[in-house]
Order: sequence, then structure tokens, then C-alpha cells
Amino acid sequence: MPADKNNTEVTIYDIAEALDVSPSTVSRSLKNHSSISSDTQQKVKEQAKEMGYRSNIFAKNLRRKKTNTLGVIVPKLNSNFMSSVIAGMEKVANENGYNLIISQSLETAQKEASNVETMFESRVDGLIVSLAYDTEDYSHFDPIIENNIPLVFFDRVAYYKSAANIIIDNFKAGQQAVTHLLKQGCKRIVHMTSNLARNVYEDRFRGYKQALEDYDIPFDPKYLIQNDLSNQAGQQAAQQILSMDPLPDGLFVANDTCAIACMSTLQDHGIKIPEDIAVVGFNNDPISSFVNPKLTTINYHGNEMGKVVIRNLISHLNGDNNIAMTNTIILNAELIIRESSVKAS
Amino acid sequence: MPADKNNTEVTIYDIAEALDVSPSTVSRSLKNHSSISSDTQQKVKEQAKEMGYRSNIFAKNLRRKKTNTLGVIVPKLNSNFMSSVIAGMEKVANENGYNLIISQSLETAQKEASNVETMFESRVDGLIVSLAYDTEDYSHFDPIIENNIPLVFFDRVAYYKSAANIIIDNFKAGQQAVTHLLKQGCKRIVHMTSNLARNVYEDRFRGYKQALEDYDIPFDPKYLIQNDLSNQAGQQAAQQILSMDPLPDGLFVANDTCAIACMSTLQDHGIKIPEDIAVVGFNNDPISSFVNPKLTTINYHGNEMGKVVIRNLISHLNGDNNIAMTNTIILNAELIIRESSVKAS
DNA sequence: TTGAAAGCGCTAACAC
DNA sequence: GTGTTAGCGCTTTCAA
Repeated sequence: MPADKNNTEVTIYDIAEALDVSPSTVSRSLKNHSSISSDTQQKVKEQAKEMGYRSNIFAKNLRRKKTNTLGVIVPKLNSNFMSSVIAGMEKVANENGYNLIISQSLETAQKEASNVETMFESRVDGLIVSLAYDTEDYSHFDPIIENNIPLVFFDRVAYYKSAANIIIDNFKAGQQAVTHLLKQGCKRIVHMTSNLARNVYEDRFRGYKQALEDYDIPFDPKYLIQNDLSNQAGQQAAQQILSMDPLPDGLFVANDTCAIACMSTLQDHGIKIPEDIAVVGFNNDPISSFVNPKLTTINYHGNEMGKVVIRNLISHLNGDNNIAMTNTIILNAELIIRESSVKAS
Repeated sequence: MPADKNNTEVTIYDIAEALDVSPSTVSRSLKNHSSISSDTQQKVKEQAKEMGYRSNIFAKNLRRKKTNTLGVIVPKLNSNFMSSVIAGMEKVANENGYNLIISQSLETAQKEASNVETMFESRVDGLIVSLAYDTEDYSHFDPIIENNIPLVFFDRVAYYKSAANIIIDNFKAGQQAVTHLLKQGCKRIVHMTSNLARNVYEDRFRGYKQALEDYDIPFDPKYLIQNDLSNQAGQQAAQQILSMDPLPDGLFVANDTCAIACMSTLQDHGIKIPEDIAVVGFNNDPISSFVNPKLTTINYHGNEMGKVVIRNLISHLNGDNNIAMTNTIILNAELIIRESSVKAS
């Protein structure tokens, strides 16, 4: 029975009584308050340990009106990128005495909104979000903003009220990827991407167009394929590409797994990668270096991104820097050239 | 400044005052207590909404000595399986008014132990764990058990004190996988797996041996390859397999991504899959149907497993069934036959 | 350097 | 059907 788990609960009063001091002295000692003699502190801590004391986080939160908890909402946890981001976040958060509540929007605005509400009810001290595929209206974040809960978007961001944004330079990454393809001699480059309302996809697309422009190649809308970047979508896109005449000679996909599904389907139809079509993905998912040919891609520092997000959020909460909350931080990303895009010269 | 977020906080006392009723009436109304007239309940709820009331979860937890929070510790979040498990857990938890705190052990016993401690400090009502790669000593779970916090292991489990286990029948799955290979005519089947101290790997290995025995093929230790099932390990294992003489004709890997890395490396060296070596993986990761050839694998119902875990935990917390906490629940898994294992007959 | 005391917002036993 | 009241365990101001 889970019932009797409380009757052993030790409080600061029990410690105070045992040591014949006041509860305040115990409370202060336990947090190394400078006004308590180190002798007393020592005694209190020993007694606490001996009695198996554990601080009651709820009484503390109730009193302090601060939860030391940060909420994290991501579209989906199933990628290596997200798992790295979360690991980075957890590390910095724990080092600073914060805990994380993590939830998935599963790419729908509706679940995202309900998650935001849960986080709000849980009184997180700060909220961290990477937007769902189809979020267009941001009003579910209003209560967060109105209650002065700091809001940080990362990766899939929005320029929304006082929220901070932490991203990579998707424009530059897209431009680099496509410039690389152009340098390989590609002239007809397909770009496969997702909802252009999401900054990550829009910026990569702008980078694609810029690179074309740099090489005096006009943008042809038929080379823009938009879908949800799922594996299935990658297969279908392959069919679409196969039906193009002349056949494209380059392919820049906004996501590795989709690139791989597409590449594999193209190969099934006798297309040689990179000879016939050179391919560049995005994310540097581990699988990208285990496919045949190994996939050229953009490397994203997920772990670092997670750390930066939390560092900035916490320093804002500490009042150290408020500026971050009205600003955008851009992290590095780099092109990793592998076999899938290098044409013999 | 995050400071003034409190001065707008509305409490049940404010509502009580505005309506000229007692705080208890407000409290009761807000939770649909049957003793309050529906008329009063209605009024209270309206007033609460109008005043922008939100319940203080800490005062509630402090009073009720229950957090309605469940802790989840998994090795790593980066797989489709884990993300499905978590999604299933979240769904059932939320439906029942519970929240989840999720953390990753990143496959180390050390971080697992520190996560358990954090969960304990956070006073989760129940703890859910899938064990790290190298956890051998379980004493970090002792405080959980001692405080009568229900503990449920899933997937990677341990027969430990009062903990419940929720798993698939890994023995049967392994047996099925290998029997399938044997039916394809394979005689020299390599099994690649991980730490046999983890039930999932041990049971699959037993299934492998059982299948061989059923076909009167003696187990040859040289066909057992143990590593961490990473992509790199898959590549290395391929080298090891290539050096075997005679070449194996079947391969059963305890994990899809590793199977794929291995398969891809074998192909690089001119091995034909499935003609030369038939391959079966494990997990039914989405990528498995997008490689060439598509990978035969064992399908795991992650979402369902997550739901079952939470359902059992909650019904235990409700006192509905205690029996689950001393028992093992086995879910179905099934072999999905694809191209990588089917030899032309 | 320490103590007394009030109160964070809520729940629930007990009273009416 | 509703109200009174006493805490849950902690922090912190004020006083000594």
C-alpha cells in the first residue's frame, strides 16, 4: 500500500527538537546561510542525515513562489538531435538546481497548446519550446507571456512578443549546402522541404535560392517539393523526381531521414548517387554516415544548443541578463561533405 | 523582470470573498464535490474563470502529500521506440490527471542513480525505469522501495524486490526470428547482441539457442558477437563476420540500427543480402523499411507498452490492483518479414 | 548568531 | 449544503 509512506517523514522541526535549536536555525543551516556558525551548521547537517531528512519541495515552492522547474515542449523526441538537445539541457539545468519537465507536441498545434497549459499549471519558472509542424496561431503562449514567465524558442522559433530565439543560421546552411552542389556542377537542383511557415524551412529555402542566384541560375518552382519530410514522403518525392525531364542532378533535403528514404528509392530505380543525382541532407543524424553512399549533411550541435538555451534562461531568471529574452542567438552549423554529393571531376 | 508575476495571483480566498461564501465551498466546488449544490458550483467556477484563478499545485501537494507526478527514466530518448513509449505514457497519464517527469540515464548506471535521486527528491508518486546498459547494482532504487513508492521496470527490467516488470517475450521473439532464418535454409547464424546481463539481450539469446536446438544445430560460441549495438559496432562486426570461414549465412541482430550499419558494411564488401547472408533485426524502427533490402525485424508496440505501464501504475496507486506490483506483464511482439531475410527457394 | 512567529494556498475533519 | 479551523513544511522578517 502506498499509504503509510508518510509516517516516517522527517521535518526540520524534528531536527530542531533533537538538537534543541529553532526550526529557523535548521532551515538556515541546511542552506549554508552565512549567519549560522559553522559549528551549528555541521551539527544540523549530521543530524539531518542521520534522521533521513529530505526537504519538502512543495512547502519550499509554496513559500518561495518559485519551482526551480523548467518546461520543455518539443515536436517529437525520436531524433538523435532532440535527444542531444535534451541531454545538454538536463546537464546545465541540474548543475544549476533546476529540473526539467519534458513533453512532446507530436507535431500538432493542439497538443502543443495543451502541453503549454499543463506547464503553466505546473508553474514552471520558464518555458522552452520548439514549435510543432502546424502551429500558426501563438495565442496559447499568451498566459505565459502575461504572467512574465520567460519563454525561449529553439530551432523552430517564432518572433513572438518577448520570447527569445536560439537557432542555427539556416539561411547560411542552406546556401552552403546548395553552393556545394553547384560547385559539383549541378544545374538542376531539387529542394525538398516542409512547411515554409516554420523558420527552419523558410530560411533554408532562402539559402537555396540565394545560392542559385549567386550562380545565375533562375529558381524554378517545379524544383521545390514540399511535404512533411517523413520517410513515406521521401519515397513519394523520389517518384516525382523520377518523372522529371530532364532529370534533376542535385537534391537538397531539409532532413536526413527523408533524404535517405528518397535516395534509397531513387537507387531502387537505377539512379546512381552521386553520379546521376548528388544529395545533401540536413541534421547529421547518425544514420547518415551508415547509408550507402554516406550522406553529405549539415551538422547541428544539438547538445550545445540545449546548453545555451538553459544557460540563457537561467541567467535571465537570476536577473543577470535580461537582454537575451528580447534577442536571437545564432549558433554555428557546418556542412559535412561525404560521398553522396561528390561527383568525380 | 520575473519578479512581479505573483502580485496578480488569485486564491480561493479571493473567490470566496467575491462570492461571500467560505473558502471550503470554493475548494469543494472546484473539484465537483457532490455535497455542493450545482448552483453554487456553477457560480464559483464562473467567478474563478473571470478572476483568472489557477490552482496552486504546491499548496495542494503539500496538503495532500501526493504529487500526481510520475518519474520516467530511460536509457536514451533518441529512438522511435522510446518516443512511442513516452507518447503512450503521456496520454494515459494526462487522462488520469498525472504528469510525467522524464530523464535520460544516457546508458550509464551513474546517471541513472542520480536521476533516481532527483525523482525521489521531487517526490514522484511512482517511478518507471528502463535500465541503463551497465546497471548491475540496484541499490540506488532502495530509497524508492523503502518509501513505498511503486517501481515499475519496462523493457529492460530487473527482478528486484517489489518492482513490477513490463516486457515483451524476448525469448519467443528471438526464437521466432532465428527459426525464420533456419526455415530459409540458414545453417551458420551469427547473433549480435549486447550486455547479456540485461534481460532483453539474455532472453533473445536464449531464444536464438532454443531455435538452433529445435533444428539440431549445436550452438557455436564464435557466432555470438557482443558489443554495444552502436552503428560503429555494427561496422566492426561486419569485418569480423567477413573474416569467418566459412562465411555465415544468417545474422540476427538485437537492434535495427546496428543491423543496418552492419548490413551496409557487408554490402560494401560485396556481400549480397539476403542471398549470401540473411538478416533479421529487432525493434521495427521506421528506418528498417527504408533501407535496401528492407529489413526483417521484430515489431514492438512501444505506444501500447507505455500505456500499459501507466495504467498499471495508476491502478496500483488507486489501490485497485496491487498484484501488478509483484508481477510481470508480457506484451505481444511479432516478426515482420521483409526482403533482407527471404532467400529465393 | 539565533529564535519567534506569521503565512504561502490548499484540504478535510468536524461542526452546524 | 456550507462554514470553521487547523495544519501540511518551509522561509523570512523582525527582534533579541
